[in-house]
Amino acid sequence: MRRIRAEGAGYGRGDAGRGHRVLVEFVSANPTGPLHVGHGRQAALGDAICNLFAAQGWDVTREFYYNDAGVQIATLATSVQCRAKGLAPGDAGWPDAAYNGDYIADIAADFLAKKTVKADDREVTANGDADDLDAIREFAVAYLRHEQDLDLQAFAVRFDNFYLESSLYTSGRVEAAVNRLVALGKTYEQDGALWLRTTDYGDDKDRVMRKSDGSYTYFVPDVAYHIAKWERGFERAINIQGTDHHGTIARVRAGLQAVGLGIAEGYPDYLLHTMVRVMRGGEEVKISKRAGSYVTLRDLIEWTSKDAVRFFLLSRKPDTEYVFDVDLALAKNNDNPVYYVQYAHARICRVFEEWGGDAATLAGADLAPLTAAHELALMQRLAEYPEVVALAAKELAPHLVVHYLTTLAGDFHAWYNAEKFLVDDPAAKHARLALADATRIAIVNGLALLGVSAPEKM
RNA sequence: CUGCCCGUAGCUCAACUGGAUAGAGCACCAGCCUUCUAAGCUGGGGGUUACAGGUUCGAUUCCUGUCGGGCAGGCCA
Repeated sequence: MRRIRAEGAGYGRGDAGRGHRVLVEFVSANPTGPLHVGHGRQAALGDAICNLFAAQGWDVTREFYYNDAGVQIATLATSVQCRAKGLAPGDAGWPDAAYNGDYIADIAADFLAKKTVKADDREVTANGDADDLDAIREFAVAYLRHEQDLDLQAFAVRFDNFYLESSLYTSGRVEAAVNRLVALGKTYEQDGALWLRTTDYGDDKDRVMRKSDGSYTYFVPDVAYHIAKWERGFERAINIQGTDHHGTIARVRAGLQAVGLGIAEGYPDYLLHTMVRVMRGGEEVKISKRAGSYVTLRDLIEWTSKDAVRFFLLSRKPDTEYVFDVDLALAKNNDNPVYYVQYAHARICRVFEEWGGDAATLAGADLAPLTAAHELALMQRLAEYPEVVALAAKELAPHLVVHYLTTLAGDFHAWYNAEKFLVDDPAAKHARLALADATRIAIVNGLALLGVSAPEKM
């Protein structure tokens, strides 16, 4: 307890990662629409894992990678162009592959109004020319990047860097990777395409790198991107993605081994999470970007709160399917587990407010009076905190912190109910206040790892 | 058909990576506010850890098979 109260915000930190750099890539949504609930799970996971690694002493870089030049972006551009020319979904001439959401019409309106949009990594002013597809594409990408910035801001997630897929082409990194693989004899030509021998590295079939039309398949820039990560000095890379992308793992790793640059086997790490389904009014809300009907991350945060959404999404193991029940999250009652933990913190704050003293004066408090079963259990629980954090980082498992905090809060509530802290006996009072203060520190530190606030009043 | 992931109380999930009587919340039942916040606490019922084998002193955990669910299997991303 002396250690907890001496270390304060530093309690639970370790130095296992001191001197090591890790790059965590997450969200990485293409700028074709607002972030949805699945991105939310990824944002919550990614942010928590970055916090966990930072707490272990790692030098952490948070990166958002996005495709700003591919097929989906072309679809986005034509969708906005059609809206700008007055077409709507279902009209004659409206493309089958177009995005149908209302937000496309909003982008078109702003483009025609020659507005300026400023995103985290760019600023674009529209020229209003509905025939200028390149201008429309640039504007639409900036517009949606800005929307995603707002989504991330609402969720209190920040990134150190936005990495553009297009930069891998302009910098020559894609070409260099391909040339190197060819020179090393890791490829062959067949049916007018260039193939990589990924089966030499555990993949179940070889993969096309360069299509017969001369363009590259999507995993080629991905390989170039990960070579860049390695060369930028990140000895460890963690990618957070949906399980629907698990097929790419084998071929990216194969490509990284094939280039023969000494990249560690198993680089990068992947943390895969299942998709989130949304229930409302007892029915599943279908998520379809094409149809334009979907619950965005910002919707969810506005209906409930940043804290509730984060805590909910982090409470389960990433690989178990999660059903987000909007009605449950809206209920704002004790079904919502975040309140249980925050409430413990608020109770402690209230006790200190009532006491009126300065917690710092408790530094030399005699702890001998703490002999009750609840007190011993709570102290033991507090002592476990650093190893829980270390394990959660090692296993990429933020849910361990959620469960720990729930258990810790339970220990505290039980004690709170059994004993009164502000008793007449100064020795007992100071000992109990010291334990309450240590509990408060652990709760604040743990919630901070999850990106959840610790309100002093509820 | 093939590969990966998952299957634990009525429901939603844990279980410190192979250890002692498998734990919480919700729901249900019975109690606790003249006392620092009842968004809380105490007690109770509820389990063949999907099923069948195997390894082990010991299996929810590791192996094999079966059943059920999810995701993949494109010169899409």
